[in-house]
Amino acid sequence: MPRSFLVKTHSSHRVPNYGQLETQREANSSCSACEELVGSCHPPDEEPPSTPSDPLPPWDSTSAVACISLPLLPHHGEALGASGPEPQKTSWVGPRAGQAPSVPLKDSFTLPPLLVLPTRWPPILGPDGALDKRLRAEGTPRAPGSFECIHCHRPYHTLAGLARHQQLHCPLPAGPAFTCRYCDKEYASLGALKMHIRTHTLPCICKVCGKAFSRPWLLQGHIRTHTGEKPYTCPHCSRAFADRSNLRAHLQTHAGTKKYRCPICSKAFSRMSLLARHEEVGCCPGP
DNA sequence: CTGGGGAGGGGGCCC
DNA sequence: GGGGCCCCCTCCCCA
Repeated sequence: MPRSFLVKTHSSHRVPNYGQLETQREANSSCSACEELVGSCHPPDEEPPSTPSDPLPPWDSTSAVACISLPLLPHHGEALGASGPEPQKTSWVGPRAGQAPSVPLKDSFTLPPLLVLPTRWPPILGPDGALDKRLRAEGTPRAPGSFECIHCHRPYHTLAGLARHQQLHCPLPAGPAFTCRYCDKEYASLGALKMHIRTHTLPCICKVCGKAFSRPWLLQGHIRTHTGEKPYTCPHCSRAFADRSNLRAHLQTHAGTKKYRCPICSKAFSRMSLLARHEEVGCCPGP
């Protein structure tokens, strides 16, 4: 399932304004966990309370920090728009502004969103033939058969894992939506919202250049740009990369196959972004 | 205009 | 519930 389909939004998400967030970070205190890195990481003190039932969150609009809203919907599934009104609240996350629509071309769409798999799953190969760890991680049990999805019969090792999975079938069956005050995105769980809020508060700060990041591991990756560390090496040409995703993209250059093809001129591209740019420059002029 | 690297965003899963 | 790690994806830049 495309990650974009896991969250609703009222508008295209934009990159947070680092400048506007600077003042918030200054008010935060340091986090010892991230202090061990080059930068500092502050737990977002504006995060919501641990329980939605807390009457007064420790933040408010006057402190210019995030907040959640709890719509009083007895059956929130209606608010999801699966069968109910509020179509303006159910628009899927689309391409960013200025970006050619490319949803049907995304890698994610080449994968069946919800596979019905046997209890003992065979290796799942992605479009490039590599083991698709995303699908495996989503449902592969260590002790198959302990818990099974009533919808697709996927086995799950833990009840928690099954519960999370079943939200894909019945999102927000009776619970409230958690809405980010910054961008109005809605999330099914408080934890997901907390994670999202970090993308606004950017609590992890590089001590070298002052740049802020939402998560410590993003900061770690950034620190490699200062240290020059490149732990990921291409097995074909021994070229090293600081980021695993970039190595993966590089491996496509060795694959010799171009997965993305222009529907008009049939020209193939190794990356979706190249195809999108190809469309933007006029091969496939839109209406 | 294309190919590719660098850097980063963001959500999911496991522990 | 949080941290770590995974993944896909995007933008920017340069050759």
